[in-house]
Amino acid sequence: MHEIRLTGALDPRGGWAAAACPIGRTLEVVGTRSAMLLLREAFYGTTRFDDFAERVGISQPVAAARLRELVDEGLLEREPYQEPGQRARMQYRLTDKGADLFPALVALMQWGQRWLGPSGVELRHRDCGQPVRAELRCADGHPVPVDEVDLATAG
Amino acid sequence: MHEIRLTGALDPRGGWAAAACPIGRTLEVVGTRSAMLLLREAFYGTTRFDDFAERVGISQPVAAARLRELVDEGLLEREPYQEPGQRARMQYRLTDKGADLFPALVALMQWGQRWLGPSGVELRHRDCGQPVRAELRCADGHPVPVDEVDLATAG
DNA sequence: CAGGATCCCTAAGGATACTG
DNA sequence: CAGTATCCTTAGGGATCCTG
Repeated sequence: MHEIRLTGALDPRGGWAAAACPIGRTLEVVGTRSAMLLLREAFYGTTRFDDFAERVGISQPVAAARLRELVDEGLLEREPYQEPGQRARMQYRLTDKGADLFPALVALMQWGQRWLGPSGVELRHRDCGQPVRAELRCADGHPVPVDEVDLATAG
Repeated sequence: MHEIRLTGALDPRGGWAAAACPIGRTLEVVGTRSAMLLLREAFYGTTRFDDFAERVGISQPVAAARLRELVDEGLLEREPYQEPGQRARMQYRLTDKGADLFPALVALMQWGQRWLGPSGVELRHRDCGQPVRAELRCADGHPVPVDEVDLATAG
């Protein structure tokens, strides 16, 4: 049993899900492969246009289009910067909104490691050196397995 | 500062990321909008073909193609079942591999709630009634903010 | 109910060439 | 370096009709 449980009068069956579901709306913003991978690169510290395109492995036109969308959506900010003695350049940096997607990327990463084979890299907590994992907890701090989750009306 | 830190000899800049990155490989499997939403429906307890297509809001041909891919990849299993007095039907159920994507979906859902506006539903822990969240913790149980994460070679 | 077949449209993305 | 412009291919997805 891997399903979550639906409670009360709530009934996503019938259609609210398609339009209002926050997963669907999120995927409207970052639902493409290139968008996700560009964000990954941003977490890796990449800031420059050419590096984004090369490291993600996408063409420059695609990188330009996707980066502009991410900037328009407020996940990245584009700003000029200038090192002394150099000419001005552009850099892309994660906003708070963009950085808040990190748990989702970590969750995807750890699923890939577990089910598609190890990749030779891992995330660690700087303070203690232990691996970092994305996990579900309730506000009381209890770990929550899938089958203990209810989907309920908010408020 | 929202970047993670790269340690040691590791240097994803230059190309390992594109091919070996577990995020990229994961997105090869569930990187389409329809795949993600079908999995969401599976977590909601949907099991039948027509319901998947209707609730996700995709056409039947697309639902058929995507479901078959998810079955082929081992995230769903397709099996006939029969209620007494009824004719045989097909159902799709999450495997352990599929169910293990739940933290990723929760992370996407909570990002949508926070940055794109509330949706009127939320996930709660059945035992205590508290909201459920996807968060990053190290193996010692410490919550880990983005800027305390290192990307290191595994092992 | 659970699809398959067919046709069509659009969006994602690559290749190449060019510019401030 | 940081793109834009142009052209092209492919994949995602919708609509309609049909079948066991």
